[in-house]
Amino acid sequence: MSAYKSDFLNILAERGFIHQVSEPDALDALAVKGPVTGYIGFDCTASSLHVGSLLPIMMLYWMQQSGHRPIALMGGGTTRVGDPSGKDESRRILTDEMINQNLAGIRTIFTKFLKFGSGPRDALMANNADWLNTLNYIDFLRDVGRHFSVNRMLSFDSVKLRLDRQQELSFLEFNYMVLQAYDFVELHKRTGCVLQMGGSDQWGNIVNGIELGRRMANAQLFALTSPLITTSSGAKMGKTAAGAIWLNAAMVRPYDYWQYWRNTEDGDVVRFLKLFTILPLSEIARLGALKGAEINEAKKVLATEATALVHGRDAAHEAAKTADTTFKQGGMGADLPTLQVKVGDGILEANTKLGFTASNSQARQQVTQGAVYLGETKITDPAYRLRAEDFDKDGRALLKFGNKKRAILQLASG
RNA sequence: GGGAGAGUGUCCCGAGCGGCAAAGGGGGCGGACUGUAAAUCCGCUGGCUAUGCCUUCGUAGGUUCGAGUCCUACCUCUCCCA
Repeated sequence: MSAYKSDFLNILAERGFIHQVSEPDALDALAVKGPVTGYIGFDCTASSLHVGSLLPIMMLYWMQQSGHRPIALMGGGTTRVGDPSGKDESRRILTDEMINQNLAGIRTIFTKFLKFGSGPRDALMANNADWLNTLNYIDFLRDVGRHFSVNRMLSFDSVKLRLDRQQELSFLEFNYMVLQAYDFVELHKRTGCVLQMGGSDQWGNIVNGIELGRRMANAQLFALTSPLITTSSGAKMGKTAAGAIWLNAAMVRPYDYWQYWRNTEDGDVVRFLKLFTILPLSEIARLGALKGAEINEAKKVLATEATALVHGRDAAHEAAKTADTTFKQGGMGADLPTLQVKVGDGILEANTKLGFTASNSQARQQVTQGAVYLGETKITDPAYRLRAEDFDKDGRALLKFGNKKRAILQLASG
């Protein structure tokens, strides 16, 4: 199975990161010879990255671990244009302030996975706004644009899809692939970067860069894409009803992040352990051999390891502990969300304020259906009001909503 | 520029003779079963101080006791002709 000679490609292959590689043998040989510089571009469309972006981040991580130099490229310039790949509709145009704000939020995430610096194996952070924003249109057309064939561009999936469905593709978006290709060549010039990685939907864009590099700089560049990760039941990663699973602790609390991974489907556990934790493969194989209910142990490991990478080991253990006291012992873990209440407050309002339900009407329906427990007592009366005896000596009560949602009601003192 | 069609429940898709809080899916949430899994079955899926009241069908007007439904204008998208 280990068809490669380099650690870099072997690790990626064994852990399931590789979908397609251009000229794998040549890249492999290069990686054996010495440090390779490679990059992945990240959009600045939101103020944090979410679980969907974790995969490319992990590729950069392994790249550095196997002795190479990763570059995290912030798309400060390309986000102003908007990537049409895989999108049904035009992306709305973001203001420059928003982009810069988003960029700042995204930046911090990388410091948890990569060691930055100026040494030969230290990671670099770049921003394509640095070179794209100052481009001169005519010069750019003459230097770069002449290498692109519109006939060919029209044949790319990202473009064809839009045209076939007769959905508008603006000239602005049409240029995205040209800019991304130019990024690759520019990074090659600046840092000697020879590899661009990304999701499988980026293949066309990356190959464009490779060709542009050959024409403009006579360089041999490489592409490596990762498979699109969906759960066993076909859903895209990182989205729940509550919204995307962000990596920023302020947007998704570590406890919720832990829970996200804890609730992984059986069929995904091994795959996710390989992709989203840095546990050795032997350990993953051991966990993968667990059967039936024992798989829950593997899921806990997955949750804790994945959380530790993003939020640190302490936060991960805290989340694991809270989950244990809450679900195993029916107690109140420290990490649970807490709501200040008074005696006489309605049960519906409590659920809505905690975000368990979107409105009191919805809360009413769910209470009627038996979804809500106060401690061990099922509450089925929508008009129920909190009573003093519902709380323990410390003025706390455990509110359960459904199977998984838990919160602490804290009686206001005084 | 001319002709034809479309826009529906703030997640999506989609039915809707003038009586409509509006069929049916998907998704989501909840219940049962389990292992905080999947599959399956069942319930819910506009809001509220709730046997009632308020707000929803691209936007703004109009006809009508009553409009998602009919008329007018406008916006957006698609198709055909120029």
